[in-house]
Amino acid sequence: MAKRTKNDELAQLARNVNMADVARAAGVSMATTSRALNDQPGVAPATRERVLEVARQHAYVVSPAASTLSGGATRRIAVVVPHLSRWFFGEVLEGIDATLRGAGYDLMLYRVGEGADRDSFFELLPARRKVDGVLVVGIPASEAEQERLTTMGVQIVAAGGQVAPYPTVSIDDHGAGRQAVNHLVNLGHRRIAMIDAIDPNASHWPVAGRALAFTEAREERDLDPDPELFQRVPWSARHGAEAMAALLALDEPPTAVLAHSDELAIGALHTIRRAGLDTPRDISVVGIDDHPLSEELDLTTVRQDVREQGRLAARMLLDGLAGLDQAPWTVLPTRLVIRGTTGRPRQG
Amino acid sequence: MAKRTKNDELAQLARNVNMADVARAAGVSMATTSRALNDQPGVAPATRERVLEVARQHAYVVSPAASTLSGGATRRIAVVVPHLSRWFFGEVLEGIDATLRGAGYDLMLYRVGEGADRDSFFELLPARRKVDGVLVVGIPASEAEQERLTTMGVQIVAAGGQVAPYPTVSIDDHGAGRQAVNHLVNLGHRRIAMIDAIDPNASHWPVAGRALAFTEAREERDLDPDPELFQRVPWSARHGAEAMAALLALDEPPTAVLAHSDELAIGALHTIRRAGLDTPRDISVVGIDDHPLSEELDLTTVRQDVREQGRLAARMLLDGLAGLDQAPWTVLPTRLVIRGTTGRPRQG
DNA sequence: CACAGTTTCGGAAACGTTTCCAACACCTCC
DNA sequence: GGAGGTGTTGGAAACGTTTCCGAAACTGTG
Repeated sequence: MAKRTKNDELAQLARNVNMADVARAAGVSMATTSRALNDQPGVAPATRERVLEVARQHAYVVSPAASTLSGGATRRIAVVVPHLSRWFFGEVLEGIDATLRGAGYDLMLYRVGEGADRDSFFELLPARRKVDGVLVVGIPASEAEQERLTTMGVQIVAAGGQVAPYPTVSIDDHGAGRQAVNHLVNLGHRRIAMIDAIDPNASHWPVAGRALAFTEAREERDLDPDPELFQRVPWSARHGAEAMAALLALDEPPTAVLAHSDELAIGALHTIRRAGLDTPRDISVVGIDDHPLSEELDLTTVRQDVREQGRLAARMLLDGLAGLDQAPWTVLPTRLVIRGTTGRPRQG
Repeated sequence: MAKRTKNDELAQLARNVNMADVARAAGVSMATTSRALNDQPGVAPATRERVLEVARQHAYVVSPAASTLSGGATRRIAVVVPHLSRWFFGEVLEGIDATLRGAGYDLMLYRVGEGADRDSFFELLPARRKVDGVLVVGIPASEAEQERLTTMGVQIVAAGGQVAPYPTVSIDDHGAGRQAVNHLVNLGHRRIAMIDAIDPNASHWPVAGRALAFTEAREERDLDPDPELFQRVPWSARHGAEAMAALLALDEPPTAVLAHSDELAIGALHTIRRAGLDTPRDISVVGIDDHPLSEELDLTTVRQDVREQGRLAARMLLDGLAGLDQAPWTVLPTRLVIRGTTGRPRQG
C-alpha cells in the first residue's frame, strides 16, 4: 500500500493541482484559501491549519504566472554580471543566492558582455516585466546606462563597482590599495611598481580606487615616480606574468610589486620564479582579494569578503522591496594578510 | 525638442504598455497583434510590419506572466549546481547562458547544497511551475533524487555528472584518466600515485571515471600496487597540498602523481616546491581540466572543454523543448596538453 | 435580548495574454 | 455567376491567482 500511495503522489505531481482544488477539498472559498496560504490576516486559525494541511497533502505549489498577473510581484531578482567564470563573480553569487533563497526569491542570471547583448539589455530593458529588482555586479556601466536602468521601475542595487544613482555595496577600494602600498613602504621599499587591471570589455578605465591609492602614495610618501613602474594590463594571470616580465626588464627593476588582484599577482609570481628569482628575497609581491589559491601560494594580500558583498547587496535590495530604509552606500573594510611574498628590500 | 522626446520615452517605460495599447494604435485586434508579435502565420505582411513598428515605438515588452498563464510556456530554464564559486561551474554557466540567451530563454539559477535547501528542492520540486526545463550540473544526485526530478513534468538534461534517467553531457572521464596515466607510464614511470577528489557535500563517492582508469591501469600495466599511492581528499588546492605531503612522506615517494583536477595539482605542486623539490626533475605531476592558471604554471594536464559542455547541454534541452530528437548521452573527448611538469623519472 | 464592534468568509472582477473558431474577403476555375 | 479554396481578421473564452467589498458570524457589554 505504501508503494501505491507513493505512485499516486507522483502521478499527482504531473497533473498540477490548483488552488481551486485545495479550496474544494478544504471546504472554503478561493479567497480564504489564498489568504491562508499567503499568511494574510482574516482567516480563523483552525481554517488556516486545515487549508495548509490540504495543500501539503496535494503537494500544491502556486502558479507563479497567475500569482504575478494578479498580484503584481514576480518574486524574482535579476543578477547582472559581465563574466561568469571568474572567481569574484562566482563568490558574489554564492552570497546573493543564499540571501535570496532565504527570502523566497528566485535568481535570474544575466551575463551581459559587449555588443548586441549589452545594447539589447540596456536599451529595451526586456527584464523589466520579469523581475522585482536588479543586482548589478561589477558592470562598468556608463552614466547613460545607469540612468537608463533606473527607468525600469524596479529596485536596483549595485555591488563591486562604481558610484551609481542607486544604492551600492563595495569594499573600500582605495583603502585596500592604501593598505597594500603602506605595507610595502613600511617594509622599506621605495621603488614600488603596480600592475593595474583594466576590463577587456570596458571602453575606458579611469585611475581610481586601488590604482589611485598607489599614485597618491607615490607623491605623499616620496616613492620613486618612474612612470614605467605603473603597468596596466587586462586582468588574467598571463597578463600579470607579462607585465612582471616588463618590470624585470627595466634598467632598475622594482624591489616590490603591488598587483591589482591576486590573479595578476599569481602571474607575476611565476615570472619571478622563471627568472630564477624569489619572493621575498629578491622582490616582494602583494595582491588584493585573498583568492582561494593565495593561501596555498603563501601570497601576501589584502582580503576582501566577496561573499559578504553579495549577501549585503541582496539584503539591501530585499529591504528596499519591503519598503524599509536602504543605506545608499555601504563600504566593507579590507584586511592585510601578511604571508610569505613580502619582506624587506634586498640591500644594495 | 530632442530632450523632451527622450523624457516622454522614459516616462513611457515606467508606465507599462500592454498589447491592447499596441493593438489600438495599430488599428487591429488583440488576436492579430499577438500573431504578428509572435511570428505566427495568418497575418498579412503589411499588417505585421505595422504592428511591429507600433510595438517598437511604444517600447512594448510582453507581460511574461500573462503570456505564461495563457500559453503555458515560461521560457525559463533552471540551472541547478552544487557550487558557484568553483571555476568549473562558472565556465559551464558561460556556455549555458550564451546558448539560452541566443534562443530567447532566461536562466534561473539554483544552488543546491546540503540540508534543508536540498531536501526542499528535491522533495517538493517548487521550481516545477516556474521553468520549462532543468539543467542539472555536477550534482551527485542519488537515484531517488533523479527519479523524483523526472516527475517535474519538464525537460531535463544533466552535465558534468553521472549516469541518469535523462539525457546527459559529459567528458570521457575514464578516457581522461587513461590519457593522463598513459602519459606517465609512457615516460617510464611505474610508481605512480593518484590524488583523487571527493565532493565534500556528497555522502559517498565511488571509484569511477578518472580514478577507475587509474586503478585499472595499475593492474593492466603492472604498476606499483601500493595502496598508499591512492589518496582521496576533498577538492581544493590545500587538500591537494596535504595529500602531496603525505605522498612525499612515504618510505619510497612516487615518481609521478596524477591529480583528479588542476586545482589539486596546483596544491601538490606547491608542496613539492616547499619541499625543495622540482618538476619534472624530481617528480612529475599531471592534472585534469586545463584550468586557466595551468598554462601559467606550465602544468601538464588533460584538457576538457567545459564551456562546450554547457553549450551542448543547453542545446540538447532546447531541442527537447522544440520536440526534436535528443541524443540520450553525449560524450566530449579530452586532450592531453604536455607542458613542463612531466618528464622521465629520475634515475636511481 | 439588543446593539455595536470585530473578525471571518465568499463572490466577482481584474490582471494581460493566447488561441479557437466563426465570419468575411479575395481569388481561381468551371 | 456560382462554387470551392485560401488567407486574414476579430470576439470571446480560458488561463489561475489576488483582492476589494459586502454579507454573515461571532463576541462583549449594558
